[in-house]
Amino acid sequence: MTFFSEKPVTNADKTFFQLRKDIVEGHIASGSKLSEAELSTKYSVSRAIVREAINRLESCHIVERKANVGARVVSLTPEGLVELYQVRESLEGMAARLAASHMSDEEIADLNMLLNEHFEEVKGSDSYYQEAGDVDFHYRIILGSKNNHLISLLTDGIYHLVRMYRVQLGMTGPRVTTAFDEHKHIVQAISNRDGELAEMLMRRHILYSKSNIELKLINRS
Amino acid sequence: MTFFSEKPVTNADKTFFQLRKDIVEGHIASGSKLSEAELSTKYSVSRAIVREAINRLESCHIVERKANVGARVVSLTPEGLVELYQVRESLEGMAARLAASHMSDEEIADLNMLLNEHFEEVKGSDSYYQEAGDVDFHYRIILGSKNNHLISLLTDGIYHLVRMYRVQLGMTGPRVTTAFDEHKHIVQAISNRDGELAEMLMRRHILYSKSNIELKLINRS
DNA sequence: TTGGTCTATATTGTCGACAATTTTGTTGTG
DNA sequence: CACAACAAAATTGTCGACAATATAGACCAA
Repeated sequence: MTFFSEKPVTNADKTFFQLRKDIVEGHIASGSKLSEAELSTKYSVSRAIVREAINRLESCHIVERKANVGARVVSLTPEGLVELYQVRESLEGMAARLAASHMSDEEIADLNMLLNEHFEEVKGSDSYYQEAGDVDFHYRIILGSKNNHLISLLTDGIYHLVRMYRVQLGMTGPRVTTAFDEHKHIVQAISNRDGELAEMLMRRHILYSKSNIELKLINRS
Repeated sequence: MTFFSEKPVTNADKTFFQLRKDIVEGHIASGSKLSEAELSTKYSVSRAIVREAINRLESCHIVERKANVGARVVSLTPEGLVELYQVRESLEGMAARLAASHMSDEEIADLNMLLNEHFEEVKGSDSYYQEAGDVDFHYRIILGSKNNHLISLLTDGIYHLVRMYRVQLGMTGPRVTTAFDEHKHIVQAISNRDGELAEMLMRRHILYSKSNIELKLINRS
């Protein structure tokens, strides 16, 4: 499920990935306290390893830690969602702009093929799309920016939080929307090497996406 | 010098702040290796503390670490500078946009006062301005966004890297530029609650700033 | 009952030692 | 001389124990 080829080499890595997965997928409730000793026995590693994992999660904004008190999983709130999507809009917009300049013709062709595949998969159905395809699309554009700092911020940080909101709000199913057309237009702008338009379209696309998930979050409460 | 009120409570905090300072200000050369044992004796703390500090610095993109090999301070390159400023342009642009909506009238008034003070200080001189004033200005707008995620990304991460480039390239002195007018126009847009314009002006302002520092970096090599 | 202080308990912060891995240097062979 | 295999040293990864801090509960006084 993880598109990003992160290979755990050390035990601390494994624990970090596992813990992040357990949190993002909701096996550890948002807002709950993370006891170092408890997790230490649960994952069969020393407390030091768990500490390192928690520290990394704090840097990702997935947990909040208070000195001498402990760490809690962040709680999912409408405000947090808005903040997250504003950052995402900003960064992915820039990514789209840069991708228009920096992606090779071949990469753009691949991206078009990806969209066509998606089109085949959902043809006849009125609903677009699987989350995986969406992530894949956005991921390619992020990589296309060729900006390592930007890539790291998005794939190491933002995206896991986005996924956390999606999964825990039950947004994994199909999303009835115009998202496919939006994707198509973004790729078109990139093909035309029109960075400014690509950025604008990407930002609008993410705004729509936010409205969509926001609606579900509010209805749920 | 640190505007951001970060109060170290634990020893790991102190070591983290100290190490970051030593790196940002160039007392530890960029690109150099960070030996845990060495730093441990230097700062009179255990290796575990140093490890935690290094881990945090890795999350800030100030050091790069390879498993089982060690950590190195990032090296300052033209490409790195460009990437950093692209991210900064994106995020601070969004901050300015949000500040136009979220800053209180009082906060905006304060911001205007700050600019006037700067104007008094540099009146008659042909050069604007001290770095501190610049940081202060940008910092207020970042806070004005009221977006905690955004604030954290900028003040915990980006800004220290920006400062690292500035300090080590000797950009602390006055910058002969139109920056003061640019600041004024940004505040004007915020006063008019024109988020779109504020974002555009901020992004342009940062682009100019990038060109300026980029020039010095290239001349130096 | 309410509020405050003190004690006991639990949790986090810190440390030094050991294990695992990488790097360095040495030796031998072609 | 070049290069491969191996041994030794140095560095990072991991662990369990102790110290410092915060939390929970008991006890007492108003």
